[in-house]
Amino acid sequence: MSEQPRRMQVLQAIVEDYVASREPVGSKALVDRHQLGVSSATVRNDMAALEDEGLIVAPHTSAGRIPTDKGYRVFVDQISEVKPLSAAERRAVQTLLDSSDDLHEMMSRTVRLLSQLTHQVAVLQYPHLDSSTVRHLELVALAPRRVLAVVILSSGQVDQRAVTTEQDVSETSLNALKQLFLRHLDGLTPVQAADGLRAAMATVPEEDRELAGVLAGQLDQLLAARREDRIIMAGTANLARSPGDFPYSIGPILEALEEQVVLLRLLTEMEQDVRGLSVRIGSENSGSLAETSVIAAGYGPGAGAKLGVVGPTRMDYPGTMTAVRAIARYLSRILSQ
Amino acid sequence: MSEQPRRMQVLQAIVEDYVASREPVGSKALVDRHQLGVSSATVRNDMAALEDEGLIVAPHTSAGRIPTDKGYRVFVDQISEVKPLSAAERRAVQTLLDSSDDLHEMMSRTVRLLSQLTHQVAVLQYPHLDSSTVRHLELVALAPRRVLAVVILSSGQVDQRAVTTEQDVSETSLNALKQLFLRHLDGLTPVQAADGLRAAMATVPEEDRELAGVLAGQLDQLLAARREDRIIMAGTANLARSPGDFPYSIGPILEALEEQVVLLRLLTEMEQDVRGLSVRIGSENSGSLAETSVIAAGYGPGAGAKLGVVGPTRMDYPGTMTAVRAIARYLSRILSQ
DNA sequence: CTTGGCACTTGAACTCGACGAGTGCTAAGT
DNA sequence: ACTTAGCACTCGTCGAGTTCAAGTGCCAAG
Repeated sequence: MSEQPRRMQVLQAIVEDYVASREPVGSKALVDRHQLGVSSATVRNDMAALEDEGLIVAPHTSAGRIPTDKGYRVFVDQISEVKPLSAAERRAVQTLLDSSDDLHEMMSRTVRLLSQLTHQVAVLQYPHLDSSTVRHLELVALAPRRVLAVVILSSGQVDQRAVTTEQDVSETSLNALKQLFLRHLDGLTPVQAADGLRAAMATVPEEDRELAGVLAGQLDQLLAARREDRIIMAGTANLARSPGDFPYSIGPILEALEEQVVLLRLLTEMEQDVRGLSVRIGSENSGSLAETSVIAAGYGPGAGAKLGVVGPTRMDYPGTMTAVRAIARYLSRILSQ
Repeated sequence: MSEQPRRMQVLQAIVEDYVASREPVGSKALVDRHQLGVSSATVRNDMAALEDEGLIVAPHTSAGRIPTDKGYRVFVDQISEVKPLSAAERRAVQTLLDSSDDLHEMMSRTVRLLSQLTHQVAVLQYPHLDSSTVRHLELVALAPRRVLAVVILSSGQVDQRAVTTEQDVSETSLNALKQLFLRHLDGLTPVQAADGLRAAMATVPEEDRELAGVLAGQLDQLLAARREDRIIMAGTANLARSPGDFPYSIGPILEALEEQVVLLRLLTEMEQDVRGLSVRIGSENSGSLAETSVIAAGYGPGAGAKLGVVGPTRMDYPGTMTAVRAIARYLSRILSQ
């Protein structure tokens, strides 16, 4: 046993106690509650060293220490294996997530479950299904100058958009265009679809040119930025559970969470480690999320979409990591049928 | 000028000052800031009377008074005319809500706008469009045993559901069934559709009986409980803006808001008065919402769906009522094209 | 390198008293 | 009958002072 191991043990103990008690932890309490085979004075030396390294701080002279963001980071990086879910939790997951025919329903249950398991705010990004292809296209006249375009993808996703046209639209034109577009788009991925649309436009008869142009534009947008890039959320009430966790207000955090764009960028930025998990701690995040930690995992085909939780930096990292990873895996499995 | 009017003036002044300052208001401050033509002693007498009636209370002996829920109620009932929006606000509404092609987009913008105008949590129930009719039906085979059913309504709503079947499904059967169902459903409202489905089932050829049964069941559910009964929300961060407003935690309130069922029932229960508005104050609500006030208005065809805001009982009622009513009217107008 | 001992720091909790905002009541005025 | 001035009284807030104990850092000895 060289010097490093015990120091890490001490750090680990501090993190665990602080997460459990929310109170700065002193050297005495540490030796009482953990079997480090040394006295409090020794621990004090270690703590002084840890403080020099910037892993813990004392809020004031006569109080114990609390971990810094950097301290949590080291703690998290130390975690070598992610424990599996408990049997009871696994049962809960299976009961709640099995037998759901509807994608939205499924997603909604998943995010609620994750929030309950972790007691944190859970976020879930709709899956990127880039490998899905256009399966069907429907153009419906809602009103003389209003057309609804619906695209159905092989993944089971359905996206729609309403278009207002300059001139009245005849059922005949609409049908012709539908067949024409569909011929050029069928089986293409959303990425390829832009080319398909261009090819289709070339063959449009003169009289439908204008309508086709408008429709093609909307279809292009529809396929490019699909509704998938949405985030759903559950358990925001957990932010308010322990008022001490967010000394200022939780207002800015709620705002940031409602601002889906920000959250989306954050999730996409986060790179997963070998365990398929990514953890961002406190000040590693920018803006209003700088006092929160985010634990996320990719799921689904290519692990392109993310799910995860947002909570206070003072968080049960091992347990939360377990839950996030488990849900991500389970969801992946279900999505691949 | 009989006795009643001034007492009401005093109540009104108390509510206004308290809403503005969040501090108990005393007799002295009242005569300073409002032109009641009387002395503080007289006001004190009125206040004592108001307290006897249970409209205001003193948090402690040597503090001013604050309105009770009952006091707010009387105050709100006194409001005879709802002011229109300011010019600037009206401009903002028009800029933000015009030219939106997509229903979801529209709803989402509306709810955010309402939240910004009122500085409260805004909630918006998707419109009941019972008069809309089935416009199109699409059955797509996603996998050998997985079929996606998509229903397009004349209102532009699109609903979908995936179905897992016992046996492999052939494209031919699917096409036949689609035509068959569509023939029986086209032009029907969701309510009538149940009958249509039954009629359709009668004509299904023997070999497709089973598949048709499964599909019909799902379609029935799909049409019965459509995605419309959903609520979207914006501005939850406003709950945290003034910590004093919710002495306990805002946790339970966030929970209640996430529990869409509760919120939905509340909204449907609320009956609108002559002005098209309904106001529920504090303890008039049950459960966790007992310390909040809700202001709602119906909108859309038949004013069947509701939108509104949820905030602290200490709220700018006149202003919020103005905004809610304006948004409801504006949205109604747009929805009717 | 560990440990016991010890002086020192410092926030939390409590008490105490002065202060002041606000009331209710009474008696006089209109 | 209502309004008003005056006044005694109540209580919560604020600040100062004090005690208490947790926890530290350091030193000298093992």
